[in-house]
Amino acid sequence: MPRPATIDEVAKLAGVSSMTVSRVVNASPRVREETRSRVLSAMAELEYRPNAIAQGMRSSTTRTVGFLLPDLTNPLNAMIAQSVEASLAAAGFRMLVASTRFDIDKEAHYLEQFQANVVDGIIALLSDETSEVIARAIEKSRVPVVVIDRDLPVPVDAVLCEHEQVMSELVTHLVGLGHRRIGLLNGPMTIRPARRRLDAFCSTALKLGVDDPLRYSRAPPPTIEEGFRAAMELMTATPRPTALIVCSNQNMFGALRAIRDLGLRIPGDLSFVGADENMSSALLDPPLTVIDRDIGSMGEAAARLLMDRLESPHRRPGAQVTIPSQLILRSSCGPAHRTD
Amino acid sequence: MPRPATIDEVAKLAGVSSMTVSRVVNASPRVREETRSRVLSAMAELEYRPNAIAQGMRSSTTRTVGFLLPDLTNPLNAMIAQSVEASLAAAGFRMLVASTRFDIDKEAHYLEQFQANVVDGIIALLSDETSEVIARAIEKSRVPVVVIDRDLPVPVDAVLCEHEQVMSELVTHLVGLGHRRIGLLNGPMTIRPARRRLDAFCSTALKLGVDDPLRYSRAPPPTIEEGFRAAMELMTATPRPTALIVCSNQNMFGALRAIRDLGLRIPGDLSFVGADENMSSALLDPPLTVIDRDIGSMGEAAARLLMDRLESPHRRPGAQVTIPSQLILRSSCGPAHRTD
DNA sequence: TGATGCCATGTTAACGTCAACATTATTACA
DNA sequence: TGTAATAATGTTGACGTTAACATGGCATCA
Repeated sequence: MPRPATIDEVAKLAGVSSMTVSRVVNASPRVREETRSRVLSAMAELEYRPNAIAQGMRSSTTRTVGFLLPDLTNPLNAMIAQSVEASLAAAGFRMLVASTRFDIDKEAHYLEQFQANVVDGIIALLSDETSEVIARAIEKSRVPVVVIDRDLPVPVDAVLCEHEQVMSELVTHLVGLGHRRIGLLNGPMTIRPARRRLDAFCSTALKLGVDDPLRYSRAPPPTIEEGFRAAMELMTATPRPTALIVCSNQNMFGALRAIRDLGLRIPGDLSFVGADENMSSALLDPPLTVIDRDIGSMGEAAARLLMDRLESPHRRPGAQVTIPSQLILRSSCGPAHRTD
Repeated sequence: MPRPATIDEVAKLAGVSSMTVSRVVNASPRVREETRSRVLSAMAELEYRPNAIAQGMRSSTTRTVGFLLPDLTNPLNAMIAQSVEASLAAAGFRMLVASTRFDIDKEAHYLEQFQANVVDGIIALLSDETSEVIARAIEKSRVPVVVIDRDLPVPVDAVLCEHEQVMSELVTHLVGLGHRRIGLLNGPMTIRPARRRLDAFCSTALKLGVDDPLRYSRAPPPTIEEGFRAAMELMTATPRPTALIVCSNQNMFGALRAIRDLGLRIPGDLSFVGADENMSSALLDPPLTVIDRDIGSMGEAAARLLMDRLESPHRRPGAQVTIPSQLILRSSCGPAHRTD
């Protein structure tokens, strides 16, 4: 592991000044062809690579973006991360990943840490949008921030998902199948998607004459265990729901296990709707009806918003891009039967 | 977005030299208590954060580790990434993620790019261990490299997985159930796990009197589509296998779809073994027997190897840690029936 | 032939921090 | 009270790069 060569060593070997080497490195046209090739061979001989830290020092720039997310093992987050990385790489940026495990302190910590010339911008999947600390941190951020699917009380660029229309469509579909007792495992109410879904769920259900739509609505933390527990609770109620909508992938796996443990059949005893297409939704028996959205374009949109902002640093934050959702109908939903 | 304060501005406000501020920042004991508190309040007032680039410049260090992987959307990779990140964060390091999408050129590119004082070390999930270019790049790397589950022709620290023993156990189990035609969807032979598994698969099968064990062995690329195609091919052969082992998660989803499309029942018509526990293996109908390993400890071990090496830069590379595998028996495997 | 201007290249300094050394203040003790 | 020892703080310079300005050479043209 030899010490890396510096620009001065290259300059010396090529018999020019370091400035000329810098010009060659940065493809400036102000260099004679013959000089350029002499410099290039000196660079090759010494295996010279411009020192990224020193360049960063000069330019106060890192060509790196921080991506904050609660949990990489959630396939949804991983897919967003993947598309963010691809978009950033295409724009010549690197992606720093910080996993916060739903810990607000960690979120604040990373947000803070990233300020210190660590990244040029931040893309965040926040786990709680009601936190004062986080809002303040974003407001005071020295680098542009883009949040994904969150409403914050401060102006910030955001990629939003369409939740109301698809939920409304779904409720209409289920009511059309005869369901009147519809369970909902929503995400925590501290984040936007859950609130939006609940709004649409309630108002559509009420409009369609469903009685007390909140009766079977729960908002467990997004884990398999909590999904299991909440589904158990709902499905052992009397009378029990004839349909169940689960909005987080992790909750979904727990809920499915609970349903299996209770010996309930889908869609015979229960119509089931999952969230976000993933490899297993089409493979489970029966294939699941799901609420889906184009995850890839969420990451792309976030990266694009951030890049735009880096190019026009004086633009005020607050731009929004909305990603559509859609309902994918499969055989896990059927007509409601009497179960009480 | 105010320009961040520098150490000199803090020094001026506190009425001390920048060196004293630096001492306070770095918790040196050589500072009078009263001075320290004056400096601390100046820091607070100016919201001073030490500039990470400048610190990096001084120390030739970034406190960042690059993690190279083919694809974040593969849950296995995501889980490794998650545990790598957690271990690195605990040690005060950040994680830069580079997704290579199985493109050797990209792998080489990132490996190269990372040399330029971008990271202090690299952890890599390589997609092809036979590449000369990659081996050369790792050999010449200016920063320590740790590879996960790969054999390279150059000395490099590695976290290895145990593949032979568990495969041998599995084949023994299946033969014990009466299976003689056992299909194997292996990973590409350009990486170690696939070769190790194949070795154990063949030698154990032969030892147990299985005829021509390679007959139903395939090595498709790790995608859902290729898993589908390969499983289709195997399961429409005459006579067809009575058991199928699938070693990649992605292949597994494709294979399951093929099996469903062919109307085959598990375990009635076919005994099925999946790879790497994930949320759905226990939920599919029937729950799947799988080859499993402790993914979390793989990431931890990789981070630990790298940290060790950063602390003892003169240690020669080549350390190895092996992570055990185990067979989780569920109901997707049963006695063999005649199917021809 | 001398002035003008352009092109290729060089010199200097600065980005922010901190190690190494230098200086000054304080304390301990004869 | 003076001197040595020690603690507290300051000064300088360097890490590698490049913007801004400076220089020198050569061609063009009146």
